[in-house]
Amino acid sequence: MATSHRLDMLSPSAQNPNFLKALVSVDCVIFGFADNELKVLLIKSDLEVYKNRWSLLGDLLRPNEDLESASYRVLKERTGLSDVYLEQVYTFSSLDRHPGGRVITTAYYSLVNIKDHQLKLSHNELHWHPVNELSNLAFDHDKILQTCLERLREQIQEHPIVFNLLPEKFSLRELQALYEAILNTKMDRRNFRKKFFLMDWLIDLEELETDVSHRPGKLYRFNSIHLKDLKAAEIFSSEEEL
Amino acid sequence: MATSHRLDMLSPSAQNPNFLKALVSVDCVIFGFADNELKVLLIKSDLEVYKNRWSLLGDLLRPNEDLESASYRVLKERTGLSDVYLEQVYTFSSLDRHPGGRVITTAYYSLVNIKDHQLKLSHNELHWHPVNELSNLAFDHDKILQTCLERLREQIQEHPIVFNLLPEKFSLRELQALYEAILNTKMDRRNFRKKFFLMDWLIDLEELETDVSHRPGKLYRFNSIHLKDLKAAEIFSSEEEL
DNA sequence: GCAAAAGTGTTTTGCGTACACCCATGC
DNA sequence: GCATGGGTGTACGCAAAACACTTTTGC
Repeated sequence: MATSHRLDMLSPSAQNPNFLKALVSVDCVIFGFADNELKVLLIKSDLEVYKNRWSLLGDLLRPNEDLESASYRVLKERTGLSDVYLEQVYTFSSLDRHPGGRVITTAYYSLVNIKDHQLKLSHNELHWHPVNELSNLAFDHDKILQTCLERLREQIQEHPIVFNLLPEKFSLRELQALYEAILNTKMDRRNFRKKFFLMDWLIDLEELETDVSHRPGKLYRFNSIHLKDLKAAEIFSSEEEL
Repeated sequence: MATSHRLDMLSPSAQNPNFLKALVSVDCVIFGFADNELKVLLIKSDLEVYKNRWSLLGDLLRPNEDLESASYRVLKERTGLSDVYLEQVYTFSSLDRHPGGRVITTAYYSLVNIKDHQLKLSHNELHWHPVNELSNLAFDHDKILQTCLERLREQIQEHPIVFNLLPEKFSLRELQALYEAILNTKMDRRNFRKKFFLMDWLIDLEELETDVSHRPGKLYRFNSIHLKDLKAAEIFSSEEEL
């Protein structure tokens, strides 16, 4: 029948020019937190049309990997980190989104602790850019960044993921500053503390900050009981399971 | 440099066998509501390995269209409807997800009013399958369906989208039954009514149901003031703008 | 002693939830 | 008249929000 399910006819028709064989890429919106600002890791574009503009870190998908593996690979290559938080957000497929030809890209965001890989940055044309400043990125990367930022804002309201942006030990002030940076709001300190203790996301390390020029605050770490929630949620939406 | 941004080198290296040129498809999870059940539109798989199994409606992406256009095309071809609610959910890229070769697929869900296109169904191997019954779909379509169902459940909590599943005029009983079907829960009638009036999502048509064998309820329609919210949200996450 | 941030409780408000009775219609 | 669902209001509990003063440390 004329409108039959063409995927079922893949093998005989894979060479059919009606069907697109496209390059596929991943673009990683790598978030970090420093100087009380949410930052995103950018690289100088090599492409002539985008000369001197910044772009997200991405790469083309290879034959032997899926999108998630490709994202992990990009992250590993760029930040040296292998155990990062990664979440798929959206796939962008406009015909004209890449000046070099048809490339469909899937956007991931990831959360890293900037301090963990500061060394790798210097020899590259890499740069931590404040998310709240206008950036005029190459390609459609402004839009990708916005979409990922939106998703991040939604996710942190329900899920304990911001800890990936902080060092293992952190103060409540740092945690609150991080939320305020991501959501671009001010929050009440007492309510913030109350809420986090109530949610049981924090473990009191019974240590104090050092190197602050004021009264030092207590240090906490993330309560890894809640890792299982993350894992459960991940498994449910991940492509590897079920 | 060894780890330069390969997307920037697309033109010279597009033929590089390190980079995959993949078939790309869309799969549409088309939700409908009938007999107090949430249903999904399925088609008999033509593929030999999946003989007699049902699959989602999908198609390969064509050279001149983006993913959203492809989804609209599939919907138009299958249901005859051109003005449907459509939302991208997730892109699946496992190496072995399609027995005929490497196909990356982006899942969309859509919400349609079953009554609007009932005629088109009879001559096809199409079938409205209850979502809550085990289905053993072809490919990874069980997983795609689950992922879309989860996203739908999240979305209806915040956004007035379920109206796309109902006729223009509907009773509160139908609306509540729909929520109960999607969320697989029972709700309190008085609280349900209160909440919807408070949210201002409904317009009282000052008409009554007919053809019910009990006291007829009032009919309502969706308050299209809130369409702007939807449009605003869409524009913000859509690839066509910005 | 002064600047800067830590730490701490109470009150109010709005929202979700639980819950029961009479009413209108079809049969 | 009976079965079926329509329509309605109140009370409780919880969580979010508003709000100010004392304490500790570095300088």
